[in-house]
Amino acid sequence: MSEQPIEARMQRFKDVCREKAVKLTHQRWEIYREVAQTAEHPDAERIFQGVRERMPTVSLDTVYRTLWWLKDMGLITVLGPTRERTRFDANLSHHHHFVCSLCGLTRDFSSEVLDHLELPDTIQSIGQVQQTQVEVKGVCFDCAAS
Amino acid sequence: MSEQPIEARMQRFKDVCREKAVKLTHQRWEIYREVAQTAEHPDAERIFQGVRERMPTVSLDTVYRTLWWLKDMGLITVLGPTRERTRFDANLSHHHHFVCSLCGLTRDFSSEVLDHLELPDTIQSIGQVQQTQVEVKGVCFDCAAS
DNA sequence: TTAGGTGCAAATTCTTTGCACCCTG
DNA sequence: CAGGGTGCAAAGAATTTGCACCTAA
Repeated sequence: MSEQPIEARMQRFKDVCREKAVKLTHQRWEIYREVAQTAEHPDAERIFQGVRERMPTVSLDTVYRTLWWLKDMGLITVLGPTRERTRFDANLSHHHHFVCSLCGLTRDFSSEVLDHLELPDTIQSIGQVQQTQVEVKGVCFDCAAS
Repeated sequence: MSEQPIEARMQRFKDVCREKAVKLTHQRWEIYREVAQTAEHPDAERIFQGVRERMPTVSLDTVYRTLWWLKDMGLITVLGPTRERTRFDANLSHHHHFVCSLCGLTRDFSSEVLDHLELPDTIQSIGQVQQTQVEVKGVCFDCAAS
């Protein structure tokens, strides 16, 4: 699946609502549209401001509730903090992370190869690279066992 | 630089304080020790609990202040949320991120090669891999220009 | 001695929740 | 019409800040 124009996304949204037999409210429609129309990974506040222009009565808590709902529906993904806190690490060597998607365990690992990945040329048009880090998502053995 | 035993880290801490002529307080010593002695990436609360056992009068806000100070000193690194909010993305395709270390801009990019990286065998001992994502840290052109 | 660090308590910021009313299917 | 969604206001959780006292160098 690749990047889609907004119309295709809106259509897919409609389809998913029908398929799963969930309510398609005005608010959900406008909130999804706000996320679907940008590549900027907006936060809840920015989405709220955007939706508000077309729907002045919308409330911030509905935006939050709807965003988590959209995530549960598999229509959007979430970046950055998700109920997790800032954490600290005294390991200063260049390393990568394995993150358990169930319990959140984060374990360091190192790899010469991953330290020097070749990046696609598209990167050249975004900015100057300083460092690359690989994040592996998976299930740790403790969680797999239980 | 590779992983170090705690004594080496404590020594380095002392050296850095002397070099930079900053005060080495009891609290800083114990808080750094708490981070240096584990590979678990503890959060502020957990560090606070640990330090508290040896120093019952320490306060949580000192823990926070000291952790940020340790980061400024280059003695620790920080994972997860750093004054940033949860963000949302309607792009469901497998993609990677370029993150500007100055302004926080996050841009998606895709790469067949990065989608299927070979991971080191050490991973086998941590858990079952689901997906890998590359995070490129750098400076975006807008920030580089100003 | 003194610049800067610390503890306390209160403030901020982001996000979530309880409840009565409203709307979609 | 019924069950779930919404707006409001208030609660919560994590982190930060102002201020008077204390301490390392």
